[in-house]
Amino acid sequence: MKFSKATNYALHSMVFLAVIPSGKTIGVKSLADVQKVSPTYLSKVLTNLVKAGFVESVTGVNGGYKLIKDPKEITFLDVIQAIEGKASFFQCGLENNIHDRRNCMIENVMNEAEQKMEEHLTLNTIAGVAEKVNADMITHIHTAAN
Amino acid sequence: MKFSKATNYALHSMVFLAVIPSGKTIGVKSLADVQKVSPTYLSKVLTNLVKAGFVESVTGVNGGYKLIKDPKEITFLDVIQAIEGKASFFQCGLENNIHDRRNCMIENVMNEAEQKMEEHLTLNTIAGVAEKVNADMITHIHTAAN
DNA sequence: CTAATTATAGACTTACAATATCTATAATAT
DNA sequence: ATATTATAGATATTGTAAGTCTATAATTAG
Ligand code: SF4
Ligand code: SF4
Repeated sequence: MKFSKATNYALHSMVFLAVIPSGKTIGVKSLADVQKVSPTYLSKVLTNLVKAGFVESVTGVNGGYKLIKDPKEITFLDVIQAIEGKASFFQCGLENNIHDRRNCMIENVMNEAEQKMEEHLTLNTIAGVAEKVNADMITHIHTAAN
Repeated sequence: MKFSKATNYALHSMVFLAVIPSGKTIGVKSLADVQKVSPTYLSKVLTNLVKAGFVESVTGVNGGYKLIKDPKEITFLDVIQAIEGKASFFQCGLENNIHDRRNCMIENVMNEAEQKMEEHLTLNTIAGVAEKVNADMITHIHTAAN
């Protein structure tokens, strides 16, 4: 089971946004270049992050995206759910009443497993990885001139 | 993120196989009926469980499938991986050398999260859920006459 | 031995969501 | 006024999951 490419792009974009000087913007072109993805597609991904309230977009010359929420407060799970939604691992698909569905053991095990995963993704923030990121990663991203 | 329907079918089939009297077989038709899925498709799913060494198939009249491994020894993760493979949550997709890839923090967090999930799926076995399954579930499945 | 039953395998189709592109529009700075 | 930037909607492409169809092989009952 894999997370989508969109989620991958979103996580990387958030890290890039977190490592640049606070307040500066990065254009989608720059973010797209470094991740080898088309700007229009990445733009759609980033729009989800805007809607989630993590970043803000600025149109016009020297515009782009910038963080508007403290990256210490943005967890991996937050970013993942902003892109993938909240559908859970497992859902009983049988509408017929084979049996009493209360306390389905299969569903319980799966949901608990999902919870373990989510716990860990909640303990790790964008700020947490941003501060450990290798310096040469930063040199590849360009903030707006301004 | 969701597990596939095939995984859902596989888990249910394993539970059904675990709750019937040991040694008896269940035909794919019966397993398919109760899960509202086509027999030919379910057959493909079950073949993966055969290849994984959990069940055995018996052709001919009164044939079908039966467990050949102690369900106490078959974990949820075993079944899931038999169907979905072992691709992990996250993989760095950038071949260019943006930066030093050793100790990628993003990948680390994701893999740790996956590990937490897998730990829990390893602690739970088919036997574990089979013994807690509601009795009326069993009445819906039919073993070979024999 | 024959016929019915059952699983297997391969080729094929269908359905659907992820990924991506294109274009028109709106907002902003210079 | 013009260049620059993001947004949104329509559309196209790709890839994988899901499902079907058919021929074949194995087994058992009679
Ligand atoms: S065992 Fe759980 S998932 Fe399966 S049909 Fe029952 S309630 Fe639904
Ligand atoms: S941050 Fe990690 S996943 Fe991203 S390009 Fe670097 S090594 Fe790959």
